[in-house]
Amino acid sequence: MEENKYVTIYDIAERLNLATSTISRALKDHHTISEKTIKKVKKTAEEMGFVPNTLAAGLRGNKTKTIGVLIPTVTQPFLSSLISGIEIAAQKSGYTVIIMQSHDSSEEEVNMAKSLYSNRVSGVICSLAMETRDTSHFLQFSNNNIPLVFVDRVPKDFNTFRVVIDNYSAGYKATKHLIDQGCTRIAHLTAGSEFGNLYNERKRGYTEALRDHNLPVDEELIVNLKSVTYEAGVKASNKLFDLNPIPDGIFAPGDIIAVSAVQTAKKRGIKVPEDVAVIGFNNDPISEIIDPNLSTITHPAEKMGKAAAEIIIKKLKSAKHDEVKEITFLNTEVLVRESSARK
Amino acid sequence: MEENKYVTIYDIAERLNLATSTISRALKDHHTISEKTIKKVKKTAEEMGFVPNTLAAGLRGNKTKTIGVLIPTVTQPFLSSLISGIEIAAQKSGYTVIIMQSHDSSEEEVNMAKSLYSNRVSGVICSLAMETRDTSHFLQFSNNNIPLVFVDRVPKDFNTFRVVIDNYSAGYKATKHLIDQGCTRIAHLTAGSEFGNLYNERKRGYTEALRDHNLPVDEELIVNLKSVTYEAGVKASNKLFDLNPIPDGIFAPGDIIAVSAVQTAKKRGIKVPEDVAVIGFNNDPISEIIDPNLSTITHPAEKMGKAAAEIIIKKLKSAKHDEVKEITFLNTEVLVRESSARK
DNA sequence: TTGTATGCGTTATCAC
DNA sequence: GTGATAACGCATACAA
Repeated sequence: MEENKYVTIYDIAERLNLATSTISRALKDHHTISEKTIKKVKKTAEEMGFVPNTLAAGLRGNKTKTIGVLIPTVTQPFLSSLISGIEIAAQKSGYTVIIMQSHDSSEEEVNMAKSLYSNRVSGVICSLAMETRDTSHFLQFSNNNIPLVFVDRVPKDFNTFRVVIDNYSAGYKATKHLIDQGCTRIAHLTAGSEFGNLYNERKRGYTEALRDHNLPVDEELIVNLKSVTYEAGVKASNKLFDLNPIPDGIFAPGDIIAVSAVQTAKKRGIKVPEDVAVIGFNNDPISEIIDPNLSTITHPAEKMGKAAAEIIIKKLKSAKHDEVKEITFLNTEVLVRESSARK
Repeated sequence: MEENKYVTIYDIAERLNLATSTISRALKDHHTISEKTIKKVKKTAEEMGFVPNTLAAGLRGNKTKTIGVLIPTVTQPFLSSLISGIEIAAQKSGYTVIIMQSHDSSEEEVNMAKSLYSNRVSGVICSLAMETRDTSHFLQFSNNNIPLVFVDRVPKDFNTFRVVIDNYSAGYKATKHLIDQGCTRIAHLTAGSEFGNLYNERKRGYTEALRDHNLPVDEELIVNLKSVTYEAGVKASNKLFDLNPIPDGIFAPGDIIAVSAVQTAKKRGIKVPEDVAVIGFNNDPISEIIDPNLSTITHPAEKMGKAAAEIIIKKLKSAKHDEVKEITFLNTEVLVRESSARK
């Protein structure tokens, strides 16, 4: 390894008395270069500690083999698993992933999007910040034919790829499961009603399931959370357990919230699942650990990440300027564990 | 926003009948450019939808304002919090963060390091893969004067910056806390004894604390985990609870492991903290949620990330080629919660 | 099969 | 205050 100096193809060319173009081609196994030369070049490159300069290559070719990921935070199990999936798929095709966090702020999201564009990423995967309404900062990508995929928290009206689950049917399934367990007074914790079509869809599934099974939709059993945190969950759960009679089932749109309901119930001497059956959402690691184990809806984070990355890579390969922007729906399943198993 | 074409400073220059050099300088508030021109240029740039090309700038100036982060995985609370800290500090100084995961594989770590180098990152922050012994793939950074900071899982013998906690004294404190609670038969779960000086240090703190308080170091109370997973923790805990008498205290070097001990105890009818007091490590979110709440040692992930990023930024600013590579120690604290509170 | 020449977008140097 | 020009490292069109 040379000291203090980047080795370039020019250095290799000089050493071997070849043209830089030959070096460049040899390093990429170009078919017009002889086996012998290729071997020789690669060997010397290795010896001299040559590492290609991606900046130069990207500038020249106007493509970077980089996928930009723009998400609210990496500290949520769902999102870190999403990254994991993206990364695995990207790596398989030789793509680099660059991750930026919006911290659920629209303003930061705008800046980060600009930064990704500035870095000339080849494609973008995004899960929207909670407060984002205006999505015009994503036009710079679609206008320039940079593949853009929204995942999970997607905008309503933006013509691009989406990878999502069917939140409506997931909410329906969760609720139906509780009904199947014999629950008749099922509560629902929900969040972000104004924007998040995501939570709204789960709620719609909940109400439809009740209706389909001739159960009343009781507004006092639907509690809106200010934020999706453990503390907010405790507060909301206490509200439910203050009712008389208390609900005999709870569908929470996230595992953290569901866990808060379970713990709050336990603290108040309410038995789970005997007195109240609980089902969460996401299948976060914690759902398997708490006691009783939490029933939940699977949310295939890693698969979604993989799918999103593959869409981008495929799009980049075909290079066609087609206008078909499909929506990819991934499956969810009811995972029955102790917290809702009554029979 | 223009369609399908990156706007360059050349386009702006043409539109305004100015030289590209003037545009470039105006956009950076260069003092030799008149206020009027600066304003005009910025306005037109905005109008035309100009976004600087970081690749070109990086190539030209041979610096990218990008910090590369190389960690085992993003799906661990400690590491995702670390990233969060890095990102916040980086963003404040206009740096971009690019994250790569080694998945605890040395081979991938070597590749990713090369990729970071290839991307001409300005600095690197790394927490080593579990299996990494040979660290020569990091020489490319130090040899080329690219600031390199190791965090948490650091190599023994590499002359560069380190940001760590004092694992020895943390282990000592945890053990002493259990002793203070009246425990006399304290078990320790540990891991990766061959390499990880990190776990070894915690263990050393454990044994020293016992010795200092005239308690015997009983080898049957020290169980080595194959991996730091919940399942491995359950297995090890069962081994401990099969002993007669069982230990009256357990110090686990991670919260997941500690939680597995607590849950296993509960399942066997052993009371926590009455029969056995448990203390973990890291202060992961789960430690506050399980019942009983888990006592733990704080591990200031976000602060560590912030510190690491700041070291790099500072180093980059000074540009001096000094040889002082300090080690930054961050504080840890005993967080007493229910799982170890006996009095 | 290999070489020559050029340009990607920016910035620094030097000139005016 | 502003302009012309070269250079960063690589990849490609074209020539040989």
